[in-house]
Amino acid sequence: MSDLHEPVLAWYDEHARELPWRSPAATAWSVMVSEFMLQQTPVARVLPVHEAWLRRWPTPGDLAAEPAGEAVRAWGRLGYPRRALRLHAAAVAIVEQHDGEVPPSYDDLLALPGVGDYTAAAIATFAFGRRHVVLDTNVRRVLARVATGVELPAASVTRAERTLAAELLPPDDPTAATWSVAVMELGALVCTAAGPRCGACPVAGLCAWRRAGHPAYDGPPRRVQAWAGTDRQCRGRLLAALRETEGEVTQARLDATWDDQLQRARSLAGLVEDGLVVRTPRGTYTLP
DNA sequence: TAAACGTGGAA
DNA sequence: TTTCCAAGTTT
Repeated sequence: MSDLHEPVLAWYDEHARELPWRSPAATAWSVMVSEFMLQQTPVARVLPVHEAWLRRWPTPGDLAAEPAGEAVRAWGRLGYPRRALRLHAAAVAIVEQHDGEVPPSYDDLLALPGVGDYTAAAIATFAFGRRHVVLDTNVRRVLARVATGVELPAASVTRAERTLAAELLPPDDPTAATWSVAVMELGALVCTAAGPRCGACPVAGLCAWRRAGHPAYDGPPRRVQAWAGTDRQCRGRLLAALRETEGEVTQARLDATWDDQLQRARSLAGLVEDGLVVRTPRGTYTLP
């Protein structure tokens, strides 16, 4: 399977996007911020927020010194605002436990709020050049197609997938790091979920899925997330009102964001429970 | 393990 | 217009 290395690495060398967090000058903190923002959010929407974030908070200490609410506000409309809260909490932990420096070890990274297996491996790999299996949705899809011959991977990472990815990882640290980002990029630009561009793929000739005639996905139905009318949409409306207001927001202002009183109250309580919103003694609401 | 958790652009 | 889905984590 190491037949894949040379063509994928060569393709990446020629086609990789220039992204701020891939710059040789990028700090580990810049990489970490990008990984948080890129969780379930497209690159195009992350770019401007990432730039503003790093300009305002060049180090973990700069962010940790401000209230968490400032992180939530600066997060803007990237979505999943609990990530902003967790990034702030991670910055605080880095100051308190790691002398203000993003730790290079996978285990230390994994212990930070909002950092799971993927993000820990990604930061250790892309910021510090360490050798880890980086399994994101792109890598999983590429390997499912090229090596396994199916259109899409299972709902969650399987043992077999992790073993395969580990076997494919080049032995030396720097090549392993480039390989991981290269496979991710291939999945993002060529071997996409909807319309794979096999004509532009450097390993089309080695692809098991292509060889099998591109059989359609044959697994259990992939559940689509409902949106309209959900608590998530309601929470989004409420938090948007908080973000766009400096200081306290009245109950009346929040009431205007959503018709269903019961759902509105439940969603607001959830935001308070999550720490994204604080209720003041006056009955108004603010960011934390 | 499955469900909850935002948002907006592309097909 | 509706559906899909984008560098996941947490509980």
